[in-house]
Amino acid sequence: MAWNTERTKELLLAAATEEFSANGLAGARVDRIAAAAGVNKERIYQYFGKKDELFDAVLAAEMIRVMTEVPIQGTGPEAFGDYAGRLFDRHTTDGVLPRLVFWEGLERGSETVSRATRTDHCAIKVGQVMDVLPGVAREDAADLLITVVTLCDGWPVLPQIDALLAGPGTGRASRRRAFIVRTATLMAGALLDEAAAAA
Amino acid sequence: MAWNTERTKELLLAAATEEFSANGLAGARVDRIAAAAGVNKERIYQYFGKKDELFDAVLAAEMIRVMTEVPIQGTGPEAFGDYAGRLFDRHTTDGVLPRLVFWEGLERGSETVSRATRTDHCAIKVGQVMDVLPGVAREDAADLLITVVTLCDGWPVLPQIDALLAGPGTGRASRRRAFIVRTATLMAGALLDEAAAAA
DNA sequence: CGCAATTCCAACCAACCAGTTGCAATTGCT
DNA sequence: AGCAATTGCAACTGGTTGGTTGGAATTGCG
Repeated sequence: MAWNTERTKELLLAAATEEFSANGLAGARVDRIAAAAGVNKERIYQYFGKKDELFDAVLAAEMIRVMTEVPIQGTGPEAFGDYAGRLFDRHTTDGVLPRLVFWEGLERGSETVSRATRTDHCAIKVGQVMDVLPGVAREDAADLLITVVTLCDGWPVLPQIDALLAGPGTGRASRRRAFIVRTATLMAGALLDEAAAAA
Repeated sequence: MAWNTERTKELLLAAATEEFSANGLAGARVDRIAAAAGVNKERIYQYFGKKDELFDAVLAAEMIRVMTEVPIQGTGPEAFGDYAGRLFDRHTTDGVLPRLVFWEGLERGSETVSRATRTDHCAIKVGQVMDVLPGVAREDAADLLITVVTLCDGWPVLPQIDALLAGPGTGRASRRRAFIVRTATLMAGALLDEAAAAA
C-alpha cells in the first residue's frame, strides 16, 4: 500500500462538483476536472468509472451535505419558515446544489441512479417536517418540502426570470427571501390548522 | 421572388423548439434540427445565424406564445389561483417552455439576448396581476408571479424531486396542482389583505 | 419560356472529446 | 534499501460537431 488514495478521490470529487455544477453532465469536460484537481485523467475512470457515475457520486454527496448542513428544527409554522429561509441563504451563497439538481432533472429526467441513499435521506427529511408540524399528513409534508425546495433552488438558477419580471432592482435577494419565508410559513400554518380541525 | 421562405422558417423554428427543449443549447444538434424540419442545414445559418441566435428566437417565440395562451383574468385571490392552475395544466401537457427556461438559466445565466421583446410582455403580465389584485404593489405582484412561474415550471423539470420526496404515488400531478393553486390563492389573499389594511 | 431567388446535396474542415494504453516516475510501508 | 501500489505523462483512437463551400436542381413570377 502507498499513496493517499482518499485524498485523490476527494480532490476529484471537489473539482467534479464545480465542473458539473457549472456546465452540466454533457457540458462538463473530463479533462478540466482532472486539471482542476491537479490529478491525472485516468484516475477518474479508475475510481469512478464513466463520467455518468462521477456525476452520480457528486450529486449524492452534495445533496446529503446540504441536507445535514441545513437541518429542520423547532416546532410550528414559523420554524418551517425559518428552515426555508436558511435553505434560501445556503443556496444563495452557494448555488452549486440547485444547479446540479436542475441539470439532473433536465438531462436525466427521473432515471436517478444512486436512488437508495438519497431516498433514505429524503424520507428522513419529510419525517422532520412532520415533526415540526404535528398532525400534518406525510403527503402534505412532502408537498410542502417540494414547494420550498423548488422555490429556493429555482432562485439561483433563474436569474433571467427575476430580471424580466422584477426588473433590475436592488436587494432583490433579500426581498425574495422574505417572500419565500412568508409563503412557507403561511402554507405550513394553513396545513397545521387543517390538521387540527380534522382531529 | 420564389419559394415559401416563411414556411421554411416556421418548420425550422418548430423543429428547433423541440430539439432545444429536449437537449438544451449545448446538447442540441444542428443536424437533427435540420433533419426533423426536412430542411437543409445551411438554411439555419442563412435565416437565424448562429446556433445561439436560433435559441433566442425559439425562446422568445415560445414564451410569448404561452403568455398569450394562458391569460390572467378575473379578480381576487381565487382568480389568481385559477391562473396558477391553468399555467400548471399548460406546462404539464406541454413541458417545452419550462425546460427551455431552465436551460437558459443554467447555460446562459442572466445574459439574455432578446431582452426587449420579452421584457415588454413580462411588464404587461405583472400589470395584469396588479389588476387582478387591486392595491397590491408592483414588487409584490412580481414576486407572486415569480413564485407561481417557478413552481409551475419546476414541476415538469424536476421529476426526481417528486420521486424522491413523495415516493412513487398515483395521481401526483393533480395533487401537486391543487397544492400550487392553494399556495397561490393563499399568498394572493394575504397580500390583498395587507394592501387593504394599508389603505 | 426565361430568369432570379431559393433550396438541396454532399463533401469538407478544424476542433473537440470520452475513454484507453503503455511506460516511467513516485510514494510509503516493511 | 526493496518492493508493490499508485500516479503522471503523453500519445492515440474513434467518433462527433458547428459551421462552410461550390455547384446543381427547383420554384414561381413576369
